[in-house]
Amino acid sequence: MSRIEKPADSDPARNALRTGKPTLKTIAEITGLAITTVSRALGNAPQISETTRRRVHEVAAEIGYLPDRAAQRLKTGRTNVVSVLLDPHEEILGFGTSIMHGLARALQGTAYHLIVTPNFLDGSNVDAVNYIIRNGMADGLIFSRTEPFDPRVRLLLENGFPFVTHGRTEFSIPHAFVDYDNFAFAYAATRRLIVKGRRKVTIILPPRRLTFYQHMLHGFMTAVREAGAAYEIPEALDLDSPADMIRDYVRRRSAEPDPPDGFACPGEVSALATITGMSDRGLSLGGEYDIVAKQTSRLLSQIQPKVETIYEDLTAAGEAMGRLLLKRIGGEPIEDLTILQSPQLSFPTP
Amino acid sequence: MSRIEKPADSDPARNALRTGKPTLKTIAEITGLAITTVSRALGNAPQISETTRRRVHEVAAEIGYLPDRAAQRLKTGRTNVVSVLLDPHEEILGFGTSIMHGLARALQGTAYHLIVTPNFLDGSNVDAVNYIIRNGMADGLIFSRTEPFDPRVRLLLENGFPFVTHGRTEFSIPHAFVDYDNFAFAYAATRRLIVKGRRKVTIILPPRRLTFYQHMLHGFMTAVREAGAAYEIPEALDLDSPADMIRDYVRRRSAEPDPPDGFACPGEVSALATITGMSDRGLSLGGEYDIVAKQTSRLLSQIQPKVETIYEDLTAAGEAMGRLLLKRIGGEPIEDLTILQSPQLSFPTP
DNA sequence: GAGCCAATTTAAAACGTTGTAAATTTGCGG
DNA sequence: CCGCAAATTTACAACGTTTTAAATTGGCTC
Repeated sequence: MSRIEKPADSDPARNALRTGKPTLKTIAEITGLAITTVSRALGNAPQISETTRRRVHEVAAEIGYLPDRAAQRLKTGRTNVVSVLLDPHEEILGFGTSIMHGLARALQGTAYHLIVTPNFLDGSNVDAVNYIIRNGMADGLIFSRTEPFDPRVRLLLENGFPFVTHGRTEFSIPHAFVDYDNFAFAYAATRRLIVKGRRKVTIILPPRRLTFYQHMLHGFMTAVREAGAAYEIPEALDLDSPADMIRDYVRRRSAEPDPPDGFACPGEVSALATITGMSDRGLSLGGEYDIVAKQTSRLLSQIQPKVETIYEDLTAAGEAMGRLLLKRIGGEPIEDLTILQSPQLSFPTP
Repeated sequence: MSRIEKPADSDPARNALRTGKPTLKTIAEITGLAITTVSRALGNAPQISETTRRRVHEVAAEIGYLPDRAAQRLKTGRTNVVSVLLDPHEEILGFGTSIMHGLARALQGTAYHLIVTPNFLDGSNVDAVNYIIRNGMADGLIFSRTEPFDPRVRLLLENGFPFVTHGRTEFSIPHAFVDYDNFAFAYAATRRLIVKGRRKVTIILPPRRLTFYQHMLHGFMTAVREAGAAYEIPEALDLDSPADMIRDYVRRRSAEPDPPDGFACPGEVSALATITGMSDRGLSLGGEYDIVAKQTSRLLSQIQPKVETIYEDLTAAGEAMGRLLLKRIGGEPIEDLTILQSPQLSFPTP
């Protein structure tokens, strides 16, 4: 344990300062230990004596050592990276923001970095997934807007690559997911409109290919049937339609016979577009018609307090997804790696 | 060039398939060349014969070789990564989206990956910059919302780290930037309101600490003074204020004596909030008051076509920033690495 | 103090790539 | 067919880390 025979000359330390990059070697030279030992000590390996463990940690902290991620990655094959696949559609109005907020929180304090892979690259989302798998760009993947037989999910399952989706699928093999109970949302929203005495309700549904289209439709229809209420469902329109298309549709429809006067809007943009379309006809929110909207940011209720909203806490979803993914990467079995969020009545307190 | 003596047994290829990861070694074994040669050939080094160069490329393509980024990074010290620092404030309503779209386009076809470092991590943006520099997490950095003496810029300049900002600073040392001519925007917007015959104009300014606060103020004041128009500037409010605060302010102010009837809104959220605040008082856009807004997405004009808008093409800005950064990383001098975008009258065609 | 086990430390190899320097082949004049 | 330069290919050593297997130390018993 004598650390005097090696003069521990100040070269390494000074050197580390000059090149700005202390490595295990630097610490080894300073402490007079072997590189292996230093590595072990920092990794809190069991066979290292408490004294050296402490000393190594001290020195490491002192010279500001940070492990070289490239080297770790090369050696271990693990990237310590979690990647989020962002779909253009979910980026508007801060979907990405909230989810990523939660993810960042879940990854806080772990060795994992969060990397956003924007989907714009070129082709479909599947290409991006393929690229990430084959290039070993990440240890785990997170994405949303699943389809019942989502090709990304299939690809990941086939390759045994850890992932968590936001949204369910209908594969027989289970996988980790976090989802919002859109059935419950649609049911509650429609119910509220009916209870308010609205004559005829309608809903703007997600694109048909997405899994939650069915959930949403089912919730809406259940509420409608229970109450024996009148309803209609716009065919040429979905949640991804541009705002002007939604606005124009609402405006046009409201001038035709027997228009709906209760709108379930599972998105803030669609709610705003609906308001504008109706007010173009001189119809006023809360007067001639009502809206119950799903709200994922504070924006809508801030601007238009008269819109009734039901919250989806995307930050919580992100945090949950992050935690599930870490477990999944750690090799935990899929069971219990699924979460269904219930709709919330008030804005989540951060 | 005979490639028969080494039986080129199918082991390496099969092996590569099994582990899923062809390396230089795999190609070397298949072609019977040395690893170094393969590396050279793929790098299109001059001293490689055309025949082997071609052959190596063929094989590489065939087995789907992709260089291991971790190894490259470890060896060369270059990460081939460009990082975007996202500030929470710019993420709402797709700022991040548009800029990243442009960035992705600029990086298309290069070896560079785009990585988004969300700022939520914990502390200030400066910490994130520091972390990236010290950890060598990227070869270049992009961020926005600069202050006149932005600490991030100072840090990066001190370390000679390549970066491009969205927004200018007042440092004496020049640096690469892309900025929007906010003076021109504010001037034009105010001018339009005055020309429309508005009695009293106002503007919602950015937070004081940001560089473009001055530009914006200056443009507004220039138009006001030229025309000798009446004006006012809300003190307790800025572009980052929550929408309800802006809405409430507008509503309150419009009930007091001598309220403004021309609003320059350098942001879409502030424009929406203003509309709501005014319509709560029964005042109608284009009638009792007008708005000229800065528009960075298609959302606002889709929902409210009556708002006059002046466009800022953030996608183009992103693309420009990407290109500048690549040049900067390549060691080009700063001169000519600055771009000032002019306001645009119509939505940019993609 | 020899012998032995456990505790602790170490040397050496490897991950996949690139840079340096040296080796091999080729072409060509004599 | 030798010699010699140019053209082409090669071996070897890194980059910083972890892993495997081996070496060293210390503490004990006899």
